[in-house]
Amino acid sequence: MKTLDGNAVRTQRTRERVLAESLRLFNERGEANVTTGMIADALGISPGNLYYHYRNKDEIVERLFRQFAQRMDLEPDAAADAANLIEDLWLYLHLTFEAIRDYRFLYRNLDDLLARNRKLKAQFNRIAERKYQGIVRLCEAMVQAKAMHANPEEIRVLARNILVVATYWLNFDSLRERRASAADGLGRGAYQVMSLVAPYLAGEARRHLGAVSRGYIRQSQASLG
Amino acid sequence: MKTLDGNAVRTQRTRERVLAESLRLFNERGEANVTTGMIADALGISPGNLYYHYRNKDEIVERLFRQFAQRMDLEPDAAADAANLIEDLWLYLHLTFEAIRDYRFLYRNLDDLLARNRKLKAQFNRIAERKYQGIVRLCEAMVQAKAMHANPEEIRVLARNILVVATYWLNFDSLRERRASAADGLGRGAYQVMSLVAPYLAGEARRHLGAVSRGYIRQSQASLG
DNA sequence: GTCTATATAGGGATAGAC
DNA sequence: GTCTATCCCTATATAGAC
Repeated sequence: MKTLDGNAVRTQRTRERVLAESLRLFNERGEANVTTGMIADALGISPGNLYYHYRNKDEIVERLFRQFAQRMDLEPDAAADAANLIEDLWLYLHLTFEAIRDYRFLYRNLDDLLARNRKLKAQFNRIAERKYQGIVRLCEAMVQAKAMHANPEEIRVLARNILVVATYWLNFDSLRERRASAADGLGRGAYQVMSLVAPYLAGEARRHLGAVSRGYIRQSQASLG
Repeated sequence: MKTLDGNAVRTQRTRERVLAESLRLFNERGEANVTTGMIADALGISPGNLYYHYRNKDEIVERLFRQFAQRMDLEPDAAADAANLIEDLWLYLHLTFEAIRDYRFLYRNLDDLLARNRKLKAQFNRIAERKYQGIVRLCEAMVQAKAMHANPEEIRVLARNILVVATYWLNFDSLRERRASAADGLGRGAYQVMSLVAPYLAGEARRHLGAVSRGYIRQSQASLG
């Protein structure tokens, strides 16, 4: 859009900078602890200017939530053979984890956030439901490929547990203040989740999973009390 | 203490009533959304009176946290035989769940709460660590009793997952707004957690667990998407 | 688009009478 | 112990000039 004038271009950039900086601060200190003034300060703009671009703080949160929802909106492939299925699951969980980490402020006050805003709540539940279905489908495909042994009820319960651990792992991890860890909550989270699946895998698939996740986790320390 | 005069007795009762009512309101609407004024109103006392009994709002939170910590401070027995071990685990998890439910407001904003107060954070981590150790010990006892097949690393990972699911299940459950469920998040939570253990149990122990948890869950609907 | 100045409101907490 | 009245601070949001 080279035809836009200078002001319009600046507007565009300021709008985006506000969003990016808000995300950074929200993640760092928690949404409730970040004032509009702090956001403006961090950007070197005035509070009034911020309110020119966004009606209110909630609108900023909603925009960020939309970005997050798009990041989360991905379907797992369902490969046909066992080996690829495991890597599909691994990749799927990994991408999900990254999205959660990048917008982790949403997860710190989920209840309050969703209680304040019915639209967000509905949308969040839609995302969770899709994740749940995606995991169930992957598991069913694995059963079909003889890579997994599990009956339908076991799959449902397993998928629910995967969802819970994936949703809250980073929260849980950040509570425990160990110096070394902060960096790679992601890798250990994926490891935790995969270990939920492991016991249901057939011998060969199980070994394959072990190889994938051990390779992944090796970079970081695997110790945790 | 029948020798106390009327005022002192009233004081005692008001102090406790403030605590009980705060807990109720915090659980219902979230700590951040409950003002000292609302607490006073609900009790039919003045705001000033409330501050006679408690220096500030944080002191109320800290007292409630102490109560919670005491509820959580229980050790699992380690029975010698397989059947009793499973019931021990079940009972242990059940009591833990109840404590979490009764003080669930603590879990809604855990990060913020613990970030604001280093003492609480340290104490919370101590509780979590004890829970973790308790679970590990129970699992080791089960392995010894031939009721469980798991190596030490598997036990550690399993215990971590149990802790995560137990900690966050009620949060997770309350996000999804289904009419029927609200009542028995507890039963379904225990069911979810036990299903983490199930795949590691030997055939007979596994059937025993199935019986225990199915019997427990039967009262409520087991359906959940 | 951006600024400065300010209105507004709410909630935590205190002073002092009873 | 309890009340009323009020202070003070912070944060959201707006008004109006540039």
